[in-house]
Amino acid sequence: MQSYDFQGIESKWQAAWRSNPKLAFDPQNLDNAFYNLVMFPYPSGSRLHIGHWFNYSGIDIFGRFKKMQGFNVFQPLGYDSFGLPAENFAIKTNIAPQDSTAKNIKIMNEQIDGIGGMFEDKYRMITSSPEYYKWTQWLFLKLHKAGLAFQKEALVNWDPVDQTVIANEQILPDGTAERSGAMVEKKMMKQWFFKITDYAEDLLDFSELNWPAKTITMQKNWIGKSQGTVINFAGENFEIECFTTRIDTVFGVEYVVLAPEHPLLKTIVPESHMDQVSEYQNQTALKSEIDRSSTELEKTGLFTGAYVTNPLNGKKVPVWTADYVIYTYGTGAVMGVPAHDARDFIFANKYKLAISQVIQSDSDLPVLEHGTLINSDKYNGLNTSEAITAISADLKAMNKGELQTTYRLRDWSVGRQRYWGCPIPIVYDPEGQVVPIPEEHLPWELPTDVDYKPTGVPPLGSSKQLQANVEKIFGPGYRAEFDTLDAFVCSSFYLNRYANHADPSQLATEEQMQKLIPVDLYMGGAEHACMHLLYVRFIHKFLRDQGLFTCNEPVKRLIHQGIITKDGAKMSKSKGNVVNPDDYVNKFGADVFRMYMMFQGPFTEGGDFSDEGIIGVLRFRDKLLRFYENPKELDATKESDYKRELNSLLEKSIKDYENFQFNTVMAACMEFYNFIAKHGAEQNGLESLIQILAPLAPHLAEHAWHELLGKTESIFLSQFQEVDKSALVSNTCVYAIQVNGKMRASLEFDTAAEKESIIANVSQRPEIAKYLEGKEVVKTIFVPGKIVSFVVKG
RNA sequence: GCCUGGAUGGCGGAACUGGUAGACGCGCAAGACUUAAAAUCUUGUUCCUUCGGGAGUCCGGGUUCGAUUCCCGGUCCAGGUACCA
Repeated sequence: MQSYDFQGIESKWQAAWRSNPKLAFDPQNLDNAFYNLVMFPYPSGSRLHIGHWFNYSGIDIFGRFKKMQGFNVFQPLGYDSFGLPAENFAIKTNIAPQDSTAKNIKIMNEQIDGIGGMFEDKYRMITSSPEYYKWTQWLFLKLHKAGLAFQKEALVNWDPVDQTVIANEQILPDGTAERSGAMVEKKMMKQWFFKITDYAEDLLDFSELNWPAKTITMQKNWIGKSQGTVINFAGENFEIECFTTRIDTVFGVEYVVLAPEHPLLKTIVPESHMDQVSEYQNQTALKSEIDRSSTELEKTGLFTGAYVTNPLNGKKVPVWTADYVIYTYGTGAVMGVPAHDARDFIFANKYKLAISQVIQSDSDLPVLEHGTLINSDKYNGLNTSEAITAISADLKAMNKGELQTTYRLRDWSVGRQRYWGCPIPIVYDPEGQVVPIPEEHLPWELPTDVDYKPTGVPPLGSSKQLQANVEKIFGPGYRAEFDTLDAFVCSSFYLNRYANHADPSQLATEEQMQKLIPVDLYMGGAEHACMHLLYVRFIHKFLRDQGLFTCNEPVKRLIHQGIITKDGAKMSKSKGNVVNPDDYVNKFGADVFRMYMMFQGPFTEGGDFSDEGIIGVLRFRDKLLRFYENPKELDATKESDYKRELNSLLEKSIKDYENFQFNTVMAACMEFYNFIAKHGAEQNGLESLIQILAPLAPHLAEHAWHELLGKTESIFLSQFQEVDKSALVSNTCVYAIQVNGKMRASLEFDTAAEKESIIANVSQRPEIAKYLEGKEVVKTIFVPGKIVSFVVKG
């Protein structure tokens, strides 16, 4: 064999593909379109790592497979380029995020080209470009007009040294800020939100999704619908609204607990307790929500000095504050029922609070199960669900509460006190009132004369450009919104923009919205299950309600690629375990590396990276090339075996490609090769094998297709051979013979053989007869084509 | 903590709706070719064994003629946990 010049061959075909219009997406022919979308990357400063490579090879394999099934494949890849890392880099180096991002994109583009993917260069859009973020702002304005973009007070992570809001990611496990080292606090600030909770019910309808079941389960739990009751406990001149799913235990209430952030604490705490409560609030501000909800950590809490009255039995109970109550869930206040709630029980024991049982049971407290009410006046004898109905109805009649559905889902906080994000298209008039920026002024550009370093004011506050622009358009006394948008907003609608990204006049054409959406296949990491993938659905449903779409979901089929770890951990620069794919691509070529990555295991599971075994794929490539250069003729006596092997290769591979089981496609190709290497092949087998391999090893396949099989048109314009089902039928089958569930023999029979004759034959065989001798056969199980199983006694 | 997954030879993994566990590849061993090595090819390779068999898919139970697969309980690992995206 001549040595295979993979570098020359790969770059030759990459160029040929790029200049072949038949291989490109045809925007005029959307009826036959297959929208094959992969989640776009963040252009970080480090090069593509193995995980990216795995991901983009995977989408490309599927796209090429669809291309070979005759679809007009649309496979764009852009950049989600707003975000924290470029800003942190700017703070450190004073290099503008615009510049570092452009540089990173250039490098990543080159690396992506090296994969040999059929990504559409023409559609490589970038979310931080004004042409793109004009539409992010357009979306914001639409949401604002619909009343779904609003401001409210919310807790943020506050770095008291840098005088800035910081991301969760920037906080170290000990609660200090990564950059400044200060102890991070929680602080209330006015923030922009999108009202995703209005769509909670709609988002719980998963009926049109061909998504992994686990993703749907995660979203369902994330939204967390729960039916319960709100109940008002009255104090001297205030009311505390509590949410509970167990209003049947209301006669067991011994105290009421407010989350430490609860605004009522400001007003209800008597002077005598104020200092202690403030101190407790400060303590809590230092804890993370994960720590707070842990059942392992000891519960803490504090009596506030206030009392409220239970509206159902008139009992006066103390008001506490405790950090196991989360402000953002329910009403931020709970009723304490120590006898029937595990956390309340621990809490009451620790603080020596009373415990009264109101659900009948013989077991020890706390009794968490549903049951019959006791010590509950007129509700005694009712069961839990009857009592919930009756008590809720009575509360409603008293105007002290009612049945209510609560969701765990919170509104989407979209405001960021950062520079490197999409500017929020809002200004404030001289009275401080919100004024949306009219659409004709979009894109509302991000200024460049800013101080990236944290100074106590958001970076946009330092821009003279921005202020001048505001005054020019709106007049003196107006001020810009300094917050920018969460990068998740940019990625919540990008799928609609790719096809039309060069057209400034509309988000997408009518035809594109009708025919490209929903996306046929969307691929991305499972880590996006609850946030990005929920935001995309929310925004789609909103745009549908605005009349842009008729379909209910943005994405038909979803696939998660597995995570490629190194030494058991997710690759990250900070862990120093990033594997660079370039070394392998340079050494073995893109095809071998693609095949190797896919052969390693199921695509949807990923795994720990190791290069042990890449040699096997390299050997396979070379063996294959040698065989194609000098093919062996089919041994005539193996004709029917050959047909069976070939057709089972076709059938299995096409099914496995469809299910993203690329590892077994590779195995099937190797198996078929092993067969033909031994017994020879005909032209149809040589062509089919190279076609099946083409999505995995596109350059190699194209090379062999032209140079070794003499074809003149691209292999990606060819189609797979039809499966001949009749060739798959064998005239014998092997039965596993079991006695009492243990395998004792495997015997071959004619496919047409009758059950009775097989059983009779089997029981005569010496290797089976010795186990049946002197025993009574109680039962014989016969599974056609598979199993004969004897159950014996004695 | 909570939500969601995962665990199969020395290693990566395969196994249709409960039906012969270990396909395919790596590694390893032996052999062929070679002065030798590399490359290539052939054969073998879950473990134990008194060679009859026995054990075996994270651990402990259960359902079944039969469980990697279904059910209950646990261990460990991973992802997410709302301002990384």
